[in-house]
This record gives sequence, structure tokens and C-alpha cells, in this order.
Amino acid sequence: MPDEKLARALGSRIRRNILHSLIKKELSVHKIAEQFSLSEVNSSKHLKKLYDLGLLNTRTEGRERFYSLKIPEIRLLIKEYDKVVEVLGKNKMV
Amino acid sequence: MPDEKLARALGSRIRRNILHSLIKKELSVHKIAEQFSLSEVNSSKHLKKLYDLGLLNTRTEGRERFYSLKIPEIRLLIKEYDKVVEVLGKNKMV
DNA sequence: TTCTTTGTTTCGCAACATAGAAACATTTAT
DNA sequence: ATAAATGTTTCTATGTTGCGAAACAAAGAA
Repeated sequence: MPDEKLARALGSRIRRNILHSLIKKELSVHKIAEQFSLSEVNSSKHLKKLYDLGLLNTRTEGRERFYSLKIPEIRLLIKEYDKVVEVLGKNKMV
Repeated sequence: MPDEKLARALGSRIRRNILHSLIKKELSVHKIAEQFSLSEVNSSKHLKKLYDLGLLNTRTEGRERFYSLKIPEIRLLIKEYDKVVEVLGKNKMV
């Protein structure tokens, strides 16, 4: 069920940040690891998860593997997601 | 961190369906349980989770507790969510 | 008062996700 | 041929989530 998986994919702050970065341009496993202070192992795992889900494209060049957004609709989803987060933040009575 | 919690709240198919129903009108714990074939215990738990997150309003009348959408922005989020799910479904090469 | 309806909380279990470590593969440089 | 850089996979430990069962609480009916 893709809808279950999508939710689980978005369920990680790191993966949402990764998607955010990939909106601008494709990035390698290494660059993502650098950017978010992840081990390359974990960077690879997160990207693979997003890729398996069908959200990313991949392209290998030399020893690097680049990932990019495959589904443009994800941009709006993230935008709406952030909007709700903002509202929740303002209402914060936690 | 509200953004972490929101993702986890959406991470359940049942909770997304509940939110979907609440778009139309407020519903009691009992009604939700009925509608989705949940035990009342679980219905209560799911609704509490969404409420604690700040997504729902609540109103008690007699022995019933009604929940309703508090954040209208959630509608668009769900809509965009479903859109991405649809695209993923069409691309299904899983 | 006693019973029924509606709802909540706690406990324990099974399933799943996450992160680190180690081993391995591939490509490029020396 | 050897070493370094970039990624992936497997194993393990830890933590989180969801669900059922049981106990409890409050409101209304009999």
C-alpha cells in the first residue's frame, strides 16, 4: 500500500529535510550525508527508502550516485505539510 | 517538535481516514469506532493522539465526546497527500 | 440504587523502524 | 597492484507504535 509507505517515509524529519533539499537539485549520497551530518550508511539507507517508495530518481556517475525528485507533486505536499506545522506551532499550547 | 508528531500522526492509515471523515462533520468516539470497525478503546486512542497534537477540537455532551477539525489547513494537506499517493500508485513498478 | 452506555488509562506483547558497526563492492587515483 | 573514495548490505541493539485485555470513571436509564 503506497499510502502507508508514503506516510512512513514522511515520518522522519531527516527524510523530509532530504526531500526539501532535493527540490532544488540532485545530490549524491555523500553530499546528503555531509549536509545533514549523517553517516554515509544512513544517508544511503534513507535515500534508498525514498527511492524504493518511488519518490526519487537515481543516476550513477563514476563512483557517485545522485538522487533527484521524481514526483513533482511532492513539493506541494511538503509545502502544505510545513503550513500545518506552522499553524500547530503558533497554537502551541503544548 | 510538532513537525515530528504531525508526520507520525499521518503515519497511520486509520488516522488519515478519521481526519477525512472529520472534514465533513464532528463525530463521537463511538461513531468513529463504528465507522472504521475499531474497538472504542482504539478509537479513543487515535482521537486522543490527534487531539494532543492540536489537530482536533473536542466537545462533551452527555456521555459522548465529539471531535472536530481544528485546523482547516489539514484539508489541503490531506488532499495533496492523496494526490501524491495517486501518482505513486500509477507509477507502480513495485 | 443498580445497570448500561460511552469513554479513558494502563499493561503487556508483537511488529516495525532507526542507528551504529563491520564487511563487501566498485570506481578512481597513485 | 595498492590505496582511497563512495555506496550498499547485513547484523544487532534500542526504541516506538499499535492493538487487545482489563480496570476504571462518568452520565443517564430503569
